[in-house]
Amino acid sequence: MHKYPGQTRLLVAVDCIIFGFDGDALKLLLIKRGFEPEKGKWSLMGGFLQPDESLDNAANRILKKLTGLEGVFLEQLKNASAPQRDPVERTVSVAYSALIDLNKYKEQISSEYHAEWFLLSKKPGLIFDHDKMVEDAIRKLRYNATMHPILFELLPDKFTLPKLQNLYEAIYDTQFDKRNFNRKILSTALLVKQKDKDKSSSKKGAYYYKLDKKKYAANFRSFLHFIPNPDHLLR
Amino acid sequence: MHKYPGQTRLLVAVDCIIFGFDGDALKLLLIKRGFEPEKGKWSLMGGFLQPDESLDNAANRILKKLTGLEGVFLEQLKNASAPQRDPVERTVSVAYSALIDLNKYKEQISSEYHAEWFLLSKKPGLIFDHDKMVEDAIRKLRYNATMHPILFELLPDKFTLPKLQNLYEAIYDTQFDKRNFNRKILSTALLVKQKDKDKSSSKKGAYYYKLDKKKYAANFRSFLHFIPNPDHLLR
DNA sequence: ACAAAAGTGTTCTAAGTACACCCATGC
DNA sequence: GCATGGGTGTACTTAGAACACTTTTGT
Repeated sequence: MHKYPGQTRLLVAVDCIIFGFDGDALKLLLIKRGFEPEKGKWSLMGGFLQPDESLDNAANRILKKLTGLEGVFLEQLKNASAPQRDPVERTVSVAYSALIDLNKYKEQISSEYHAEWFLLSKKPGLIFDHDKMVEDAIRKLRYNATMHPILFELLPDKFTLPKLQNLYEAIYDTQFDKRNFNRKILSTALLVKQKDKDKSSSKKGAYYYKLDKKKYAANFRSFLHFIPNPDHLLR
Repeated sequence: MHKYPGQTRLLVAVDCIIFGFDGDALKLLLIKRGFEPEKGKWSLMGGFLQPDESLDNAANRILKKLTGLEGVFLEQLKNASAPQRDPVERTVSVAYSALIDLNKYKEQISSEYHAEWFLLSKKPGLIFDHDKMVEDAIRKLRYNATMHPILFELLPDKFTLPKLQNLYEAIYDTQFDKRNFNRKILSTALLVKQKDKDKSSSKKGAYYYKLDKKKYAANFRSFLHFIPNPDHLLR
């Protein structure tokens, strides 16, 4: 089995950073670590790479096992590889991030699994270097969302333009002009207006929209520039 | 040492994809693999992650050991992790890419080290999944270069606008209007015009420019859009 | 004198931004 | 009838794209 002589083998872990949106604020899914060290502290959902799987497979397996989720937007981020990052044993961790519509899975996740949603603004301190991994993931999410329509992953099938605007404002921690926002969004021709309205947050009600799934899949990589200078977000 | 019981340890490798530009065409640095299997075949510059180093450290160490290069633009790309990608033993490889001014290091590299430059268009087939890793790296390079002034890493200290345009045209395999190109480039205020000219490729001669190093470092993340729709490049 | 590459300016179009009022409804 | 959030249009500014002629100089 060990055919390259004189080399060190080590553990490869996958840690999943899962963002959820409930219509108002951005949240993060965390679990209480079930084994030593740091047992009982909050942690990202993680696991070790198995002999017969790729990293993508491992990320999907771990996400499913710990949350029941399948088929979500899952992106490989940078690796965490400082030699002492796991005090127990040398482990290189590969970060993945996922985006989900929180309402869709809220009960399922919190009842069947020992995971909890935290407001990003009220996130507890995490084990090892997980805090930094989350920071990086947020930065990457913001960056990606400037150029790609990924944020729709965080909304229900039917949503209103004000809700969508809330989401963008939550992610960028800023305010947009609704006229310009609506015009930009609709100019993508990615949304289909519905006949019915959501009256839960106003008397007048706001029209529901649905994603045009075909166009969404096809145009995923040609979106628009929501944020004038996306670059400051990466540093 | 093995304190997480029941888990598989494996090798973590770093492979470096090194791009060079000689003023005309984009090249790739390869070495002949020195050990079995696939000994004697062309390969990326790689090595295994050592116990006491991070991945970034390993990439820099390997690059220096195999080429003598230090302090170049080195970016972590995605991992290659298919279970059978290395037929000898399970290995996860982390790809890094670097950009260098080929003329600056040409002799050093090819004499002291057993590495060779290949025109990208005439690259031989590589071992394992290295061909795919190179493809991904090119795609990422093109994408990054649409928004960041990274391509200056590929040019000498003094260069002319036509040479810079050649570089962009080589990377995107396309043609630009020189009026628009010059205007765009100069509008960044990142270049400082020199008094002397390069007469090697015309009678009239083209003015040299130098990078304003301070502005380059500061403005690295606010560049311009050279390529109308950068997104098709990622897939 | 001419070939070969360098350099330069204007017009048009598209996208972003700023900005203010009317609409529909539940209370 | 009024308070609340939803919806819409216009003028301005900026950036990109298309496009052709003049300049320099070695031969």
